[in-house]
Amino acid sequence: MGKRKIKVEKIKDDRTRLATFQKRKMGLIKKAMELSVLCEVEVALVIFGAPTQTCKQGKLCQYSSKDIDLLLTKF
Amino acid sequence: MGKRKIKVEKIKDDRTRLATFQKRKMGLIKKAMELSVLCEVEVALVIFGAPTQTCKQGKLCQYSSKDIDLLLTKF
DNA sequence: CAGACTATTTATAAATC
DNA sequence: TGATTTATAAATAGTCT
Repeated sequence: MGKRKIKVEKIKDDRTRLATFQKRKMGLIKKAMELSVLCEVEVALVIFGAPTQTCKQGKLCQYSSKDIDLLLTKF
Repeated sequence: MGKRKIKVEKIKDDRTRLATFQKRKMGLIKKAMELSVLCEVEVALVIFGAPTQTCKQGKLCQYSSKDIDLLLTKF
């Protein structure tokens, strides 16, 4: 939904991929929060962030409508 | 982003809430998949579905870019 | 009620600052 | 090179089938 349509495949350019990751991560978290509130459901979202030169694993990002450990313990 | 703007608060009407839940749940999973592929990151999404008269807890819905247990074991 | 439809809002790819 | 803007694609609220 940007100026052009893009294929759903790995973005090769590091800079673009990082920028897209940051934007879409926020968008996804926002959507998760909205779903949780609008429909009164519990949502847990865990993202292992984009690997970089300095950080192979990438940072862990998470959002949860309730305590995530409690939520994930259920299943 | 529908025909009208809505507030981010619990949708009171059961039918509407259920319909919205189904639609947004799919949208959220799609976005999670796209983020995973586009940015080559691992994403785990767990949703405890909308409670109904017949099912208090609601169904568990989940998506993960990799084996979810493996992914969630990491943290 | 589960699927289409479509008018609008929202998210976001590129461009620009 | 990150923050902001803009043009466009995508998601979806209300409606209809």
